[in-house]
Amino acid sequence: MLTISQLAGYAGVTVRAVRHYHATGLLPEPERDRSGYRRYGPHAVVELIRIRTLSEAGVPLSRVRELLAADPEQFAAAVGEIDRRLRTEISELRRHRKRIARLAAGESLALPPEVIDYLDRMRGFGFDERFLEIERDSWILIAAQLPDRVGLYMAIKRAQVEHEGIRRLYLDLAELADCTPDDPRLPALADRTVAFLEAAAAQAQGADAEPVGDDLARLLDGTFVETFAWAPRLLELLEERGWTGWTNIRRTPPTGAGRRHGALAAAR
Amino acid sequence: MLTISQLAGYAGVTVRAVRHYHATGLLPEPERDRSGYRRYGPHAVVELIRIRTLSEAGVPLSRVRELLAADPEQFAAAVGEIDRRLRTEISELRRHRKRIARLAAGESLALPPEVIDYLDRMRGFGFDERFLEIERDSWILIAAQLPDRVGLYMAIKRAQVEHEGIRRLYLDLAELADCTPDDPRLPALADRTVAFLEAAAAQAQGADAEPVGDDLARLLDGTFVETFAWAPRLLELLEERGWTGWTNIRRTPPTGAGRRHGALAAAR
DNA sequence: CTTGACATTGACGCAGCGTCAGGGTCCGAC
DNA sequence: GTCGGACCCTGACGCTGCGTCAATGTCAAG
Repeated sequence: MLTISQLAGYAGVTVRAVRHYHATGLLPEPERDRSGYRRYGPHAVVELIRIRTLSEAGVPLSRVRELLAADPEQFAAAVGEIDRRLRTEISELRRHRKRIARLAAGESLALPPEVIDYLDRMRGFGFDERFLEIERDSWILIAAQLPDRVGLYMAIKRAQVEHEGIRRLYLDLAELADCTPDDPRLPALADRTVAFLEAAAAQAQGADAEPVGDDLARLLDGTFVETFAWAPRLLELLEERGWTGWTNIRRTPPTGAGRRHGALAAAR
Repeated sequence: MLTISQLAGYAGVTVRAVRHYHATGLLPEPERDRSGYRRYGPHAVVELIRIRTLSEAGVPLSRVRELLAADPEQFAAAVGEIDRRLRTEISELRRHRKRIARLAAGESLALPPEVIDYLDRMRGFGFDERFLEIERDSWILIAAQLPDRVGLYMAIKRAQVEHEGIRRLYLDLAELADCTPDDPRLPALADRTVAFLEAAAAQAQGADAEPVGDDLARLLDGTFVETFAWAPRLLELLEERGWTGWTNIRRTPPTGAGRRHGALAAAR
């Protein structure tokens, strides 16, 4: 008869595993010899190999126990199930391979592809890396909070960036980078911003887009202001010209309750 | 800023997992708002997705922690490693699919293919299922204890079974099945057995095969005797004719110390 | 003011064994 | 004999990666 290590060795499992199977009732305890050692017959080998085969295929031991007691029909059905599971696991693993490859390539994976495209497009237009970085972070937040509106916002932003005038404005803003709040170029930029806003308002353009929530807008504006020293001054200048906010820019209340206007909204 | 459930939801993990990552130092604890709630910025999203991607690819969290702190070069190397692992895991899963398919087809998987072939060949010759069963069990034990001698033994057995005279003898023995120990056919069968033994001895055939260990032989003989009611009588008759044992059959000592003879050995 | 959906910490539970600890047993060599 | 090394035994704790209470606090809406 076989000792436990012979059995385990031949079946390709560890001795500890065999004992575990005994403890959990998966494999019946065999006879003991006079010194208390377990002694196994051939049937144990067959059973153990069945257990191992199922277990290695990812079947939980509790299920294995059921299957060992099942009739051939149930067993066949279960095997079909297991095989399906193995197939989906294989395709999952393939997906994971692709994902880690993308990770290795430096993609964050935190953004939907259209946003990646958009950022690449902006990079192509020569936007500063720091500008792109806060743009990226903003879109991560937007995508996290409003995943199903990202497509819509993205379309608006794409249109803006493809519009030469607006793109120039953005590029000029991005170029300010570290300049001080008293930079002489700021008033002119505020004028250009307002011009586009008025034009958009006249066409009721962007009116179909729900603005982002006030809290999110505040947060994004906050990052904007913290990142660029000139930002507070720009907002001041815009305020002087009758517009308030940035992400959810809109007409200042005095001139009427001022419907929110999302056209430039997602600039951050 | 994001709450923990927004973060978790967008990154595709559970809230519990995020807290676990904090507890184990994988993801830094973020600032808390005035009521003690965690508030996350965009960077946490990026990090969490990295963690998830690696973790889902089967990287242990302890390793993930190292990788998050690694420089791009080490990271790339690690990703290569991970990818290799994923590939081998995929092929493992494919192997497991094949194995459970064989299980479902009724194979025991406890025997090397040459033994399966041998048993199929015997079935083809019309051997009784009960006979095949104990034959199978015996070979399982032999394979378990002497895996590297199975090929050799198998070759001998194959030769025996392809030898028409010996095969006839075996078939006749198998046909006795449930007959009683006083069956009149037994003496003739004993004579035929001895005839082949003498012939084999004369040619020193099978002398190149090491016999199996005495304990294993005893065990196999035991199963043989327990399974067939006529077996003890047959052994008696052989004893009368100067041969003792079955698995390791050999000349009875009185006629000389009698070198063991393995020719018919593995018949059980 | 309640209600229900969130948040917090802390604790135990789970599978499937690995890995000691603290023994006993067997077998071959000396 | 008896010594060493390789087995065997039981029992217990450890590990990963969270799930799942429990007990309590907060927030937003009705």
